[in-house]
This record gives sequence, C-alpha cells and structure tokens, in this order.
Amino acid sequence: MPPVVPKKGTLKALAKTLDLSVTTVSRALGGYSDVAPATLARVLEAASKANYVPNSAAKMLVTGRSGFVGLMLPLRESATLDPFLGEYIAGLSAGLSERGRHLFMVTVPVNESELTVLKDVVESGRADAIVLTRIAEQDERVDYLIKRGVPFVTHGRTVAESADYSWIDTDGFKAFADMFDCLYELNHRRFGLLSIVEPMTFRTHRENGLRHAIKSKNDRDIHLEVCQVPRFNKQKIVLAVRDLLASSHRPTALLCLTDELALCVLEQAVLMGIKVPEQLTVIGFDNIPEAKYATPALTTFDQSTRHAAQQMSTMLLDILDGNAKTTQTLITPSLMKRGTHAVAPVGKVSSIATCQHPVLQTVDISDADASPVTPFTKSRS
Amino acid sequence: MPPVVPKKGTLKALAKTLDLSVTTVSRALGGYSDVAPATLARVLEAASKANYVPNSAAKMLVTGRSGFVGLMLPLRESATLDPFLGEYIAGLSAGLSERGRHLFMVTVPVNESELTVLKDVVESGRADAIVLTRIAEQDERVDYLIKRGVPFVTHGRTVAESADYSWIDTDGFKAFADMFDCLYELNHRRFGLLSIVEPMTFRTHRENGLRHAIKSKNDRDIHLEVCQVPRFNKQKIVLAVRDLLASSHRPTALLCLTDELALCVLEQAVLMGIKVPEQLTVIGFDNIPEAKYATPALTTFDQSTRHAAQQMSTMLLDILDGNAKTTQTLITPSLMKRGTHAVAPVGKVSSIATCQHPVLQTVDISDADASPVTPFTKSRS
DNA sequence: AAGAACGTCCGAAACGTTTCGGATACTTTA
DNA sequence: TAAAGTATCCGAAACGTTTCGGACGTTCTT
Repeated sequence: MPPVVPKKGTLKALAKTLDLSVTTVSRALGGYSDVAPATLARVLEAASKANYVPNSAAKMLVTGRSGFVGLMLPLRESATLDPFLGEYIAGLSAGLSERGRHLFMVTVPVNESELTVLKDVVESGRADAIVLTRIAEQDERVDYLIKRGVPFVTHGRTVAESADYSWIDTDGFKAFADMFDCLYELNHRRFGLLSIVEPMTFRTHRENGLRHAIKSKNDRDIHLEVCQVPRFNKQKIVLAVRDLLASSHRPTALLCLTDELALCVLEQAVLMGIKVPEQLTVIGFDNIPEAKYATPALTTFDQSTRHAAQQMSTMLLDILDGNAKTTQTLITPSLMKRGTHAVAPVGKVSSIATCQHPVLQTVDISDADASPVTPFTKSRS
Repeated sequence: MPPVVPKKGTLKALAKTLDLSVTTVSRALGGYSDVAPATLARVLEAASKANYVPNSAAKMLVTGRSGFVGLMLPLRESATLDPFLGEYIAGLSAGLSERGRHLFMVTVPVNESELTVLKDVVESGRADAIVLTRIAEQDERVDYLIKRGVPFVTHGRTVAESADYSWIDTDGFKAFADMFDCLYELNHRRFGLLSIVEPMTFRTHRENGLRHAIKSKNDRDIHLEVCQVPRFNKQKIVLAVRDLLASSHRPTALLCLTDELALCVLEQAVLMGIKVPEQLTVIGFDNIPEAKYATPALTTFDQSTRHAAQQMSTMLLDILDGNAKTTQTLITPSLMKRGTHAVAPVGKVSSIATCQHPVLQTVDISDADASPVTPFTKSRS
C-alpha cells in the first residue's frame, strides 16, 4: 500500500495541506506574479508555520546552480593556512550571504594537485563560481577556469597583462617603490630584499617596484642584495636570514616580501645581537595580526584583507547575476609606520661573520628592466 | 527533434559511448560485484578518459546525503572570526577530506540568530553533520540538533553533565586550578580574574577551577577579585582593565579567561607604567598566534587547536560511518611558560587611582561552591 | 456578442543519479 | 533432462524541485 500522505517537509506535503498544486506553491514561494494575493498569503503562512526549507539538492539539480561560491584553500607544508585567512573568509562569506549565496570551502592537501581538486569541484557542480588565492605567474587553475567558462575571481593575478578575468590585487610595485624612496630619504644606501623562490606574481611586482625605484634614482652608492628563500620552509629561511645578516656588507634596510619573513628576521636579529631599528631597518608586507605585537612592532603594509574580501564578493555576485563584465582592481596598501624603521646608521657595519649561503645571490641592479605597473581600476565588457 | 545524443559529462553519455545501460555503468563505478571484470575495466577507463565526475546534486537527491559537514561560524561584532580559526578549519577539513567528506561553512551575521541559520542548513539537507563552536551553558543549537537527530560534534560543551552528545573540550578547570597552585608557590596572594559576562561554559569551568583551588588552600590571606567584561567589546574591556589595575588593592596576579583579554591587559599595563611581570603577573588562555609576539611574550595555555580539530573530524566520521556512539574528550591544555609571570612583588602596591567601575565586582571566596570537573575520556554507546 | 486579454491555476516533463526487482543466458546439480 | 543456481546486465521508479505550456473562467474591447 503506497503512502497516501507525502513525506513531510517537502513541497508536495505543503501543497497537500493547502489543497493546491505543487506548481502553484512553488511559484508562490518563488515570488511569481501569477498567483492570487490571497493564495500567496496562505502559502507563505503555511510555509513559515511548517518551517519549510526547500531541498537544496533538488533545487540544484533542476536549476543547475548550487548557490555556492567555492573557495580553494591550499594547505601548506605544515598543514596550516594563511594567517589572514580568518578575516578573508569572514569578509567573503558575509558579503555573499547578503545576497543568498554561500561559501563552500575545500582544502587541498599538500601532496595533491590543486587543479585536480578544482576540477572535481567544478565538474561535480558543487560551485557556481570560484575564488582563487595564491596566484602564480602562470597559473593552470586560471587557464582551466577560463577555458571552462566558469566565473571566478582571484586574489592576486597572473603575470600576463592581457589576461581577461576578474582579479583584485595589492599594488606591490608602488608600495615597494614608495618604500624605497622613503628609506632613501632616511639615508639608507645598502638595501636587502628578502624574497621568495616561488614564482608568485606578487614577488615579481614587489621586486620590480624596488628595482625600478632604485634605477630611477641613478645613484651609484645604492647597493641591493636579493635573497630568495622557499616561502614556507622555516629552516631554510632561518639559514638564509642568518647569512644575510652576518654578511660583511650587511644591508642597513631589509625589505621583506611578507610579514612572516620579516618576523623571522626580527627573531634572528635579536639572537645575533643586532639592534632593530638602530642598526637595521626591517620592513614587512601584509600586516598580519602578529606584526603589531612583534618587538619592536613591525613596520609593514596593510593589505586590508577584509576590504578586499568584501569587494571580491561583490565582484562575484555581479558576475553571477548577469553583469558579465570583468573587473580588475588594484589596491594601494597603506603603510603602517611602526617601530622597525629608522635613519640609516652612520659608519661601517662591523661584520660578524662572512659566509655565503647557496640561495643568496647578489644581483646587478642594471639587470632589472622593471617596468612600472600603473595603478588602476578598470572594467572591460 | 529531441537530441539523440545525451548531454555530455553525464552518466547517460558515458553509458552510450560504452553501449551499456546507465545502471551497469553506475554499478561499475560504485564498486558493485555484479559487473564482469572486463566490463568494469572498460567503464573505469572510459570514465577517467572522459573526466567523468558524478553530479553532486543528483547523487545527493537520491541518496539523501550531501557528504558535507557543516561548520557554523558566528561572526563577531567587528565581523571578524576567532583568531585560531585558520588552524581549526585546516585541521577539520584535512581530516574530513581524507575520507571523502568535505567541509561546508556558513557564517552567521551578527544580527541574525545562529539557530535560524543552523535550521536552514540542516533542513535544506546541505549538511549531514554539524560542527559547533562557542558553546554556551545552555545552548539552543545543541538542543535542536539532538531533537532533530542530526549528528554533530561541538568544540566546548554545555554545562549539563548529563547531556549525551559528542564533544571535545579543554580542561579549563584543571588549568586554572593548577595555575593557581603554581602562582601560590610564587607567593602570590592577591588574585584577579578577568572573566566575561557571556554565559559560556568555558567561563564557568575556568572560574570554578580557580575558586576550587583557592578554597582548598584554606588560606585567609588569599584575595580574589573577579571582573566580568563583555567579551568582544574592546572599549568596555579597556575601561574595566584600567579600573582593575588602578585599584588600591590591585592583584599581583591576573588570570585572564582568554588571550585577547590578556593582551589587552598587557597594553594597558604599559600605558599605566606597570611593569610586567615584576609588578604584575598576567596569564592568558588559548595561545593565539599573537601571544608569542607580545611584550613580554604571554604566559598562557595552549589549546592545540589543530589536534582538537583533527580529533573532531575523526569523531564525526565515526558517527557518520555508523559507529553511533558518542565520545566526549577532555584535553588538558599545556602551559606555555613565557615572560608574563614571576614571583609576587614584595611590599604594598602603590595605588595609582581608586575608582570602581560598575562591572567590577568583588567576590567573597566562600561563596564559591565550585565542584571539580573530573578529567576523562569516556564513551557511551 | 464575439473575440482578445488577463488572472489564476495546474499537469507533466525534466534534471542525473541510485537501486530494487527482475531478465537473460549460461553453468551446475540431482 | 529438468531444475536450481550463478554471473551479468538492464528497465523503471524514485528523490524534490522548477518551469513550460497549456486550461479554465472572468473581464475588457470594439
């Protein structure tokens, strides 16, 4: 004997209690105009009383959209996440849920390819759009999403200027260039750049910004030493930093690509008896929560993650709701002047030790034909 | 004219190219035994070549399960998230995806009831199980999930000892009790407890731990001043802290319910010219990333979020995969001895000012009939 | 008064998968 | 040789929703 009464909590059940067709109830709930005001009221009332929530799978199946925005979260070697992630998620998620979308997160295990996971998410229809972080100069994820026609927004950008997709990024070029000018005014001439080996676009921009500024100063007294370390390998970072600081021609100002690197420099400086900022100026980038509490508090650039995340959600929603134009936004980070920068020390720096670490490389400044990136916020349709 | 060739990427399309029925292909992919080895091989090959990924909505609809574990993320007034969230998410997500489950996150806007959002998630079938944080003494979310029969795990617990559900929590009772003994040995007699007004269970346990330890010492010289502040209202916290520190009978040891409160105390102490730890011992709880970088580095308890998250995912998977027993785990946090504790200062403390802030309350110790919470890890079936 | 227009409702198909209950052909058993 | 068993496959229903294409009755137009 088939059950006469449909399973409760479904549209059918609701329709039955109202003595209406499923269609009508659905259309009433969907806000269509072809349902009588009186009926609409009845439906709404019954729905809220029965605590009716449409089954998301069924809706998804028939509409083809999940209502989710997928966020890829690559885990690091230490299986942790980026430090500013909390704010990032909060911003995105809040922005999205204002317009009925939700955030769907997948972590990518260290040993697994992020592309594989991404394909799985997209192909299975779990997400209508994607948020990507940690963009590399050439990024296969971006290529895939473009080819597949999936809406997406990235935080950071690939290096090719022609690529037509929506991104938001921090103007690292300008930040580092401005910072150089600022430090030059403070009489610094020996510069260090603690960079990373990974081919991330933000590395390129920040490095280029510094080199461009140096070049345009046209001062033969300026020296720059660039040191590239594996971004998440604490041990190697420490080794490289120690070498850099022990060098006979130690820089008086050390610009670090990220706050995490800068904090590491601070730690090592203490251990090596180098006074910050009197003997060494250290500059970070990102303004992670820890930066404020470092000793001395780290001078760095604020990315305003929250703001970026908010904006990304708006960009996504615009795309999803039909406005098919791509937006590219460059945010000028604000300098947080705190305690790790000062006037360059006078006189020669006494070298503590002199040994060259393999990853340490001295770069001829004239090599750098860095071109400036113009700050802009433009839209293409 | 109906399309002869089915939409690509679907089971039907795959079946057509293989000249098999949809059923057979499905069963082959599902690992059923009633498909010939040769056929199985063909199907597997074709599926991987076609990059076939089953539509999650369809699967979800028919199986009734989503494969997702829902994580509720209440936003704070400042629309940020808990500082240890990054690690938390990483741990959970990594643990889950090892067994084919995924994490699905929803943020709860400040003005919206978390229960509403939770109901929506559960009722719409978006999640098969739930992870809850920030558990209150009485928690309507817990009640709802139990009544609804939805599997869930909480980080933290409600105050009722009889409640039968799976949780994991930090033993704040023991931590604060031990900490008291430790400080007592260091000759501290005037204690302060910077607590919160919100009725969270962890507050109760930590407060009780301290009170119980004090009581069992049976020393009339011990004084305790308890101050409860709204947890996320920075302004009120600062006011209360300043009052507490300016008091004529200022404590020599101040135990803070969370690191965030402790960091705030540290800030104010500097501003008021109070030397930590010489004049004031400050203890935190949680070991948030910033704690390490405070000046001096904060002595606190480490929650080992990562470990807890991992364990929670295992608990969830066990429940979801049929082992229907509830597990309750109490973790003893490890003390991170850093720079904010010391021997009690000798002689009277000179009071800087004396004013009583409304939220400041002095508690008679004999009032506290705190009962110890026994550490345990037990299972019920 | 006939037809158009409108307001309100509904039947049925479709979305892509899983799974129940056979169906078919071949092999073994008695 | 007939019956029973087995290996392999498939048809069709079901999951709960949305939406296309009407159906029906009333009102407006000319």
